[in-house]
Amino acid sequence: MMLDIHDLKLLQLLQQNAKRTTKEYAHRLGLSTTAVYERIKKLERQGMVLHYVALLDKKKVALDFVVFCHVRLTRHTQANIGYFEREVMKLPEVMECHHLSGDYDYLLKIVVRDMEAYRHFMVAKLTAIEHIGSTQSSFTIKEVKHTTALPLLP
Amino acid sequence: MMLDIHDLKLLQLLQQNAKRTTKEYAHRLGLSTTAVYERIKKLERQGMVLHYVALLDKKKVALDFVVFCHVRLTRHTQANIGYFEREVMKLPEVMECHHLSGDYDYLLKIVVRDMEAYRHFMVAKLTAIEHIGSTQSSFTIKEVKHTTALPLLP
DNA sequence: CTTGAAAGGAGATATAA
DNA sequence: TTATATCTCCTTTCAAG
Repeated sequence: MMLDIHDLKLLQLLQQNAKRTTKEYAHRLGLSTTAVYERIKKLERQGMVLHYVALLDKKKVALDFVVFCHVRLTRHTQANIGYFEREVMKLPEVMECHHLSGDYDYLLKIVVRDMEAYRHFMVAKLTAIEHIGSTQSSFTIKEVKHTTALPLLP
Repeated sequence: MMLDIHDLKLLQLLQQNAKRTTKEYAHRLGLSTTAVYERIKKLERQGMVLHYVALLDKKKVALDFVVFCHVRLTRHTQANIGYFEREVMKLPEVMECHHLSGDYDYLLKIVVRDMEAYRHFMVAKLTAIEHIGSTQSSFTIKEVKHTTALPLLP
């Protein structure tokens, strides 16, 4: 379960680009392809690597209207919380949902086509969920930075 | 540049799991492997698919302390904005940075090991950036949902 | 950990239907 | 547009140092 420097560098490379050949990773790490192959399989087996995915260009697929929405529930019973979280899970427009400390209860990251689509999402989907007290939306003017790579090597 | 239903389904599959074989995608779409192969190459050439990456388990790599930090700048000159955004880009702990409408200027998603690491990040890195007026941090108690898959098929 | 070998599979391209 | 054939390279496993 312990990660040495080779594992960390390998994970870093896989986070940047998962489509290289084992030979290429081996070259970058200064190890043999067999060794790197075994390391990748080990990291997958251990669940360090969850899965491999394609990342798309939001603009190119016309889904670049990003909204952060703070949500407060009316009452924080176990039942209300469970219900809200299950409903939010079903909404594909909600890419992230975090239960937060502080003033509001949840922070949602929502991606839709445009403002009109957002209005529809809010009215028909989000605020249709029971027990929501209040919401507060902030719109992304510009996505300055966005990475899926965790900071393994500080 | 137009996407038909096959393209959308294919992108959806690639967003979920990019390690399947062309034959498998073809089977799921009801198309031939050659056709799907050409479609994938087309989507890559057009830049719809930015890249392929490994997604890691935050917990397993001990980086599951997630903080959302709102940042306000002192003055919103072009120079200040440019400087702040360039500095934030350099920080690996900042996984996302959004220029927002509303009360605060920026929303940052920061991932570190624990509260102590966050304190160090704030003191030594973030607030070391010039022209930051104020910050307000909210800590993630629980990550309810997190996906990288854009909602292509509503 | 390394090298080397070997089988099978998938990627990539060309050609025919 | 599909299907087929081909070639190459990669993946995957194994043995031995």
